[in-house]
Amino acid sequence: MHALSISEENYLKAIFHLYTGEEGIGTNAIAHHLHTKAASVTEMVKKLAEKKLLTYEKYQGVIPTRKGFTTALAIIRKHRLWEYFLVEKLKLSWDEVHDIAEQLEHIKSDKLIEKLDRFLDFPKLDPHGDPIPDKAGKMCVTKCCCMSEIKPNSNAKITGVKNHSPAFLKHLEKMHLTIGKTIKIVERNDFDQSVQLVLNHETMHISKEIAENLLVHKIKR
Amino acid sequence: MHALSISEENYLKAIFHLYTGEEGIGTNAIAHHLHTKAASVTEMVKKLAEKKLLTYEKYQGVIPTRKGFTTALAIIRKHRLWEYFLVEKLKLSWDEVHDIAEQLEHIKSDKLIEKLDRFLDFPKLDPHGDPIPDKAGKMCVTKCCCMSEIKPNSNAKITGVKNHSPAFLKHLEKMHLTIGKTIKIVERNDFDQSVQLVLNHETMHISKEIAENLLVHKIKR
DNA sequence: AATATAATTTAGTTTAACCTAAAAAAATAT
DNA sequence: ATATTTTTTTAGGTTAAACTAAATTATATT
Ligand SMILES: [Mn+2]
Ligand SMILES: [Mn+2]
Ligand SMILES: [Mn+2]
Ligand SMILES: [Mn+2]
Repeated sequence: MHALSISEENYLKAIFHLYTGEEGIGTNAIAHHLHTKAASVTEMVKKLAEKKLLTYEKYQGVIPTRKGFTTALAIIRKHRLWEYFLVEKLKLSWDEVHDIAEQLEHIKSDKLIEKLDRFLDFPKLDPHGDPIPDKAGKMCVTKCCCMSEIKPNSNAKITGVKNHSPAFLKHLEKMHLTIGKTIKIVERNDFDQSVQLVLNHETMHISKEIAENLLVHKIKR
Repeated sequence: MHALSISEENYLKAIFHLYTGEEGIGTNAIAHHLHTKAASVTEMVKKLAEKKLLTYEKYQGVIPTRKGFTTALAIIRKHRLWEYFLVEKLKLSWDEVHDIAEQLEHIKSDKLIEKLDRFLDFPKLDPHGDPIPDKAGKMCVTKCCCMSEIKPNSNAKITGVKNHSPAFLKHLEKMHLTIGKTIKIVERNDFDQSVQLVLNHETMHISKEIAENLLVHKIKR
């Protein structure tokens, strides 16, 4: 019944993001994600297991319970709503909001989030194209495939990013490769996996690294 | 150079609020304000003295330095800007925003606060009539005397509250005794110190307790 | 001035969240 | 199947921020 600490919330979020649905998540994976050590994870994971937020058996890794899932989703909901607020209302850029949202996501007040959601008019996607869970934890699934997997000579719309680092986001901004933009993939260069595309009627080349971290949605025409 | 912890910030804020400009503030006073114990205060105060945020000499109490002052003002600025946001934008009521602002005031990002201030159009007063310090720590001084000190047969405007408890604020709301309202003090009852006044052309009586916690500004006519 | 009371500090614990180093178990390679 | 490497856990230690109880200093009362 006791409210979760910021650390507990961060562990839950990490576990949620790392869980693929298959086997349990190892303490090393969690430690790496949180920039902490495996020994610390073992301790915390025992505590979270007692609170029924996950199941844990020695050496078997960790699996979030339903309660753990919904708790993590509530935190992610807060994170993404705040990011949306920071970009759409306060006019911060999409590369500087994540760190602030990492703090804001731990503010405790159901009413606050309800009111914020309404104030923002119930947004469905955050500034990086990630879906915002609603009050019940439901979210739309729009994000699609990597741009590097798209066949040449097809059109696509940019829907999200895989890498959320400020450096990457700033770079995309400079190249005008932002969420919602429509592009045409012309061809992929076999030598370095770079991609030639057309954006705003102008031809450009982007590196393999960028193509692999851009999510797009194929469109007809 | 290291950023302050939430605890350190709360101690600084308490010290700022308790400091009258005369003698040093005792550890008991601080402990009472923060719902902690004097022994804990002694410890923390030594740490804050090392960081040059206050001066401390054994048994002599504590006095904030200039650095301590400006740091406290920056936190208060954040608190009040957030309260203004919560009431004016999110439409929370003035009795439910303080606890949320207690959390939000510790979010670290200069840019965030700058942008929030601009988004809110640089408000000068928070929902309780308290002045919001600007970026440089400057704030207007409008709050005036206690309503219980006003002479009968004079007009006044409600400018603030001394008691910030939700119970008191809710009660004021119900009585329509909110910031900005103009009233006429008719007379003070010697028996129980209650005050008779006219609000919106209607006569009403308010208890000594209310009068003592309402701040007003005398006006002509 | 001596004594009682109150305020403050010191000493020693507790808890959460981290750490390192060593031990144990599991996975992988020979 | 055995040996090596990797992963995970355990044991023991650190730090920040709280606590209680006891000792000390300051203030108030007689
Ligand atoms: Mn983010
Ligand atoms: Mn995001
Ligand atoms: Mn407040
Ligand atoms: Mn206020």
